[in-house]
Amino acid sequence: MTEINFKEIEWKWQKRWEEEKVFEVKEDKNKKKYYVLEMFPYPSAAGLHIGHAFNFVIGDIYARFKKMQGFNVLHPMGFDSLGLPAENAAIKEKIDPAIYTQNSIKNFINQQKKLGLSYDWSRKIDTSQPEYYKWDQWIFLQMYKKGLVYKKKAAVNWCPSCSTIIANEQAQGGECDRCGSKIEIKQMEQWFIKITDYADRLLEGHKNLNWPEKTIAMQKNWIGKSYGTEIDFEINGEKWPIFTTRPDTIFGVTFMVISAQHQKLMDLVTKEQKKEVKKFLEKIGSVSEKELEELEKIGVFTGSYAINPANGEKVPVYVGNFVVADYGCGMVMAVPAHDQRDFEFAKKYGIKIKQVIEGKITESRSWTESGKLVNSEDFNGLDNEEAKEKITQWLIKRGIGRKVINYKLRDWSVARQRYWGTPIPLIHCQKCGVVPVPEKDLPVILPKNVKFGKGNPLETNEEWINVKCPSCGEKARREANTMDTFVNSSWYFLKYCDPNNDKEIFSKEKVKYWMPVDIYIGGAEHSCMHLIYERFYTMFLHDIGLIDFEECTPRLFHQGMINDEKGEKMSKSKGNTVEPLEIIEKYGTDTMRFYLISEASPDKGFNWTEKRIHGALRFIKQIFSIFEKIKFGKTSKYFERELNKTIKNLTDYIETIYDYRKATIEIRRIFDLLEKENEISREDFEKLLKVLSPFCPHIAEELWERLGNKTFICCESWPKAKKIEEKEKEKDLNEKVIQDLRQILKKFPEKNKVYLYVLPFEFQKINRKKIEKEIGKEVFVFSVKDQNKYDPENKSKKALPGNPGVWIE
RNA sequence: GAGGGGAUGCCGGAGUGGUCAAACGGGACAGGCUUAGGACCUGUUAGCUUUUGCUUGCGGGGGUUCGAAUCCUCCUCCCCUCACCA
Repeated sequence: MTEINFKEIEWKWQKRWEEEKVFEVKEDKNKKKYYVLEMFPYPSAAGLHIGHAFNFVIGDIYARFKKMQGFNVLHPMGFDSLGLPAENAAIKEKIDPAIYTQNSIKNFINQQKKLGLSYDWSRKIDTSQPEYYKWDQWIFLQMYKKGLVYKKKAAVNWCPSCSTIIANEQAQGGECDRCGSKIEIKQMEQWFIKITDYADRLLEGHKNLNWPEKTIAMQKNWIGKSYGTEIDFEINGEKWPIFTTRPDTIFGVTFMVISAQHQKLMDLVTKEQKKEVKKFLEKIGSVSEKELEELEKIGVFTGSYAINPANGEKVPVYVGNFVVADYGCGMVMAVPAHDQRDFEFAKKYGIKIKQVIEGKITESRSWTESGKLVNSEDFNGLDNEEAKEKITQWLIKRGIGRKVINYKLRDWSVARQRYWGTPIPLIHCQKCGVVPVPEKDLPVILPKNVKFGKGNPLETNEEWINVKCPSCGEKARREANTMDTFVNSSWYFLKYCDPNNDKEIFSKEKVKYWMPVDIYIGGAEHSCMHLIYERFYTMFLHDIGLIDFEECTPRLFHQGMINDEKGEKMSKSKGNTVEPLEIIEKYGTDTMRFYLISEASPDKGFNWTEKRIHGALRFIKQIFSIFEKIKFGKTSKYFERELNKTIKNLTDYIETIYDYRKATIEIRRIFDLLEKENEISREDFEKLLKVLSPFCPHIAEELWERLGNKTFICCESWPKAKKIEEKEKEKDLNEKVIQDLRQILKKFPEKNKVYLYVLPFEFQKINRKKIEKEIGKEVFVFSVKDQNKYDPENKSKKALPGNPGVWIE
């Protein structure tokens, strides 16, 4: 067999696709659109990793498939190029972040082209360009106008290493999402976006999403809606509301616990207890977050007492490490009898445990199940679920309680004290206060000359920071914070529809044609960040009348993780990464593409095993060898049927994405079968190449051309499967039975009666008369399900119900 | 603690009531082609028989069914996400 020069073939087709603008699309009212989108990457100097390749290839197969199905396919790509990593890398390497970013993007594009991805590069987006972030600023101003942007002093997550504030979503587990440093909690004036206003809609909207269940569950959990009661406790003559979901247990309150991070904690600490409390705060401040997790619940008495409004009882107020400061009211009513955390705390400090719900409390466990109320005055005997409502009503009537809904979701802290981000379009004027930059002055361009070091880089450029107030014309200063990069990625898919529009954010018409995104593909790690922000942005843009839908990405697919051979996560530091370019160099792009999806379902991911790539390579080579050997003529009946089946299956498999792997199997199967055939019609062979082309686009184009075609195979239409008639299936079945019986009867020519036991779903299809006629014996047909018709005299196990088969006598 | 997903042959991984000793790939073994091969081709890869056929078998126990890898139930183990959310 002649050597195949994959590199040459790939390069040739990649060049042609580009030159002839095969994947560039325009709005076309006569054609149905299809929008395939992969999450755009964060460009780094390291280039694409194998996870990117996996993500893009999954999308590319789908886009190519849809294109062949006749859709007008929008398949764009861009770069989420603002953000801390670029800034940090640039500082480290002492180059301008802009240059660093442009180099990275160039490198990315080069690699993406080598993957044979069918992007419309004319729509490329680069969020670090003023033409793009101008509209980030514009959206920000719209939010500002609507009162969704506000400033407040708040406890924020401060990353000392990145020297910036980061959002809750990015500070999970007390560690910086970017650099892994321990997060400090600081009190600072900060800009927030009121995403909490949209909490309910974000939850409601889940109904309309065809998303992985898990992702929806994660978002629900993140938004964390819970219904409860807020009850006023009196401490030192002051009202202190607390939130509880268990008002039914109010008579069992034996102490209160306030969070160690509570802003007003010191108001409760008495002179006598100050020393103790300080010691305690130091203690929990000195242990790292991780150790804290393993620590038991600890606390100290504040010296104050609270009055339980239900029964007037005086209970001690503790400060504890297990109460979250920014959830609910930062203080809880503790009911040790019916809450495990309170129980452990009470046991440790010898606090009274008062049972108010019937149930068994042991030495180590509280009773958290339901039951009837006891020790609860007028409410005794009530079922606790019922009591929740009754007690709440009773508290409401007395004016010391209200029904409330609580969310875990916090407002989005959007300001970053860093350079490489979108400048916030606000101006601080001594006279006028905060003044938004007029829309005509947008974009506020990120200045060049800044100094990195301590503090905010933007403040080091005097020329930039000092402006005239747009309102009064007096001296004013620009807001020196930049926006969180999640702002940039929250609406980029809309800009793809109209990327070069600088008059307006996008043409409504164009967006109407292309949106929403029909399939969005990306990693599951974005479930609680990007995928919440993005939905929020969409809802906002809907509310200001720019778009007429509330979800941009109604269908979502998460690709799985690719780990190393041992199943460990790939990382630079471990040195176990796989470089897509090296693999392409060694085995060719089509081999890699085929390998990527033939290992496992794309949602599951797999462990990268170099050995197995050989299997994919072998298959690619097999196609060439078949191509060289095959004679064109007439397709056999058998192969025709099989090909038909294959086309039908492939169409279904690709559609789901989850079944890509099955598609590769189906393709292998059909080529294996073809190898055994003597000849095939040219038309049928071309069908085979067509169904191969989304997976292995280069060799499909190459062979298509070698057949003498002048067109691109990727622009051809997807073969249609013929419907297989039910009657034909019946015919097949009967023929098979006759064939089998003939075989068996050869050995027993003297027998005259044939008892045929068949599967229930085959029973109707069996043509008894025809079989009798063909084999010349008396035939009795039974369904295996039907015991009554079974002849118990038959001792053959073969004829027993449950075992379809034949009995002959 | 809450939520999500798993356990299949030497390995990866399909299969969600009968056409299942279980697709497909990898590996291993045997044979062929070759000077040789990590290149290619053919076959084998639960056990007994080796042609039909039987037995065992899809994490473990129990159940439903004429029939279970597949349905129900209990148990064990593993992975992921969020976690002291009141």
